[in-house]
Amino acid sequence: MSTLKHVDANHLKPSCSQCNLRDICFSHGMDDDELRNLDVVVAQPKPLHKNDYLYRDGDKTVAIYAVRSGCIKTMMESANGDEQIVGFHFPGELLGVDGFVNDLHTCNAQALETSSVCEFPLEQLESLCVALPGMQKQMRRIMGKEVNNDHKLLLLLGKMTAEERLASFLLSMSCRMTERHWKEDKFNLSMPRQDIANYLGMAVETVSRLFAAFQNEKIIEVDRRSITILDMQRLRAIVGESE
Amino acid sequence: MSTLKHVDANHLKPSCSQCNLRDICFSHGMDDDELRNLDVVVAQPKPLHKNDYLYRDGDKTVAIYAVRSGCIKTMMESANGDEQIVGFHFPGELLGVDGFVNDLHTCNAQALETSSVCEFPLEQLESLCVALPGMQKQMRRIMGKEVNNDHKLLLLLGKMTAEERLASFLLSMSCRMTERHWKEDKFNLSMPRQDIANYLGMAVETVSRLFAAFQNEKIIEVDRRSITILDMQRLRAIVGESE
DNA sequence: CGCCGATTTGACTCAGATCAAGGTTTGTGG
DNA sequence: CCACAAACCTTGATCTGAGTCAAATCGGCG
Repeated sequence: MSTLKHVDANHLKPSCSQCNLRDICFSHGMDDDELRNLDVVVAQPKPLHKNDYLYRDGDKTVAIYAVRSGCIKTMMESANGDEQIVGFHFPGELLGVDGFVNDLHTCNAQALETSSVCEFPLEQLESLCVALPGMQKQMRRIMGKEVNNDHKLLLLLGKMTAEERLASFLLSMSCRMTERHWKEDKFNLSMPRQDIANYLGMAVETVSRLFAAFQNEKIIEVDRRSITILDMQRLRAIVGESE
Repeated sequence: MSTLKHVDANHLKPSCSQCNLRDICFSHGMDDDELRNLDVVVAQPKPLHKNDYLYRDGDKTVAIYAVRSGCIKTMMESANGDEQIVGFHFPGELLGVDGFVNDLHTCNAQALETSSVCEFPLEQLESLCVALPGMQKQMRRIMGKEVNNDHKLLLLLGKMTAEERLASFLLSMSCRMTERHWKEDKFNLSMPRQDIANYLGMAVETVSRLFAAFQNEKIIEVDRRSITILDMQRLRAIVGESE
């Protein structure tokens, strides 16, 4: 009898093939054979409490992680001590790709709320890539996604006004809700205003004022962390995705 | 007798093992066996003239490219038409990693001056990754580097003042000159002010004024595209790398 | 209830954008 | 080789989006 049936409830052996996030997570697009192989390597560490770090700048890179529940932010630290949040990671999204240069992480990854992750050990992924033809492409896809996200954020920080940035952020949130089959027009923000501001390269006060302005304009409804999008078209128009 | 000796001068079969950039390029850290294998897959397309595109947003991704000579910029295009330069690529530096999600590029890559590149076809790299154990790590390293660069730029755009940005840019240039065993304190910029401004998220006028200011302060000497760094310490102090 | 951190709001300020104009360099065709 | 146009770069004057500072309010939670 396998020991798997006796493990602690907090450390249930996860299974990608059984996971309801399998279509948007690491396993996206993988066939049954590949899924079975992935099931073998995936592990699930202890859940993280709010503010716990999954890894820190300088830690040895041993795995890629997928968020299973909760939300994890990744941030860069500068020479003079201030931080730039470079990503918020929701269930099904991957992190850990920073730190592939010298096998040392270059970001801090911190839980915004109680969160759990799945762990894909690099060493075992490496073997899988040799054994399974599609696995390499999968790894490329994952890293490519990180690059594309970063590029979008660069465009946002380099070229958009504060109003455009917040609208873009809300649309991105809404889009990710849709992917997860949650309501696209009503969701809770897992991060404080301060983190939104940091991520979008602006001051908290500006975020607050813009939420108020969008609410006045009947574009959204804000109640603390709860957001209801009333006029998706107008949001799209603000970021220039109209016509 | 090999046909290699008879090819057109513009299409010389390149060799990583013979290349003077081998230590900082794709081949960085590879052993002799790996180098020999890389020599087989690397190709060299026609040189690019100034303003030629190596690839465009939407093109099929078929290869990773290494700059051999010249300089290539990559840029993101936004919905409403403006562009953000996300990287300048110098000899030995790689590009093409955008576009690994759906095998379609998401950036434009354009030559700033007459440039040549080496081409590493993805399909052949994939085979190499199965055959050679170290090759996978190499691919990871390359993509990781792109991610790290992007993160640094995010920090710059999100948190730095115009002065800090330009100082940071100059230090980065100097650092890359050193890697290439060129003078660390005297070099030519291959890009116009407009591109520097775009890359750093500011107006051309601000770049121009800051160059003038740095020159007044005897930190650098500027003569059109030629930069001489007079006081490296002060540049470091500006970006906060001193304390 | 009372404290503390998160958020909002208002008033003021400023870094850097924009606008405008002039100078310089490069490339082109005659 | 020169004339002219088109880029490119600089400098000055002005304006403004968003930051900073200050203070009030809200919401949880022990």
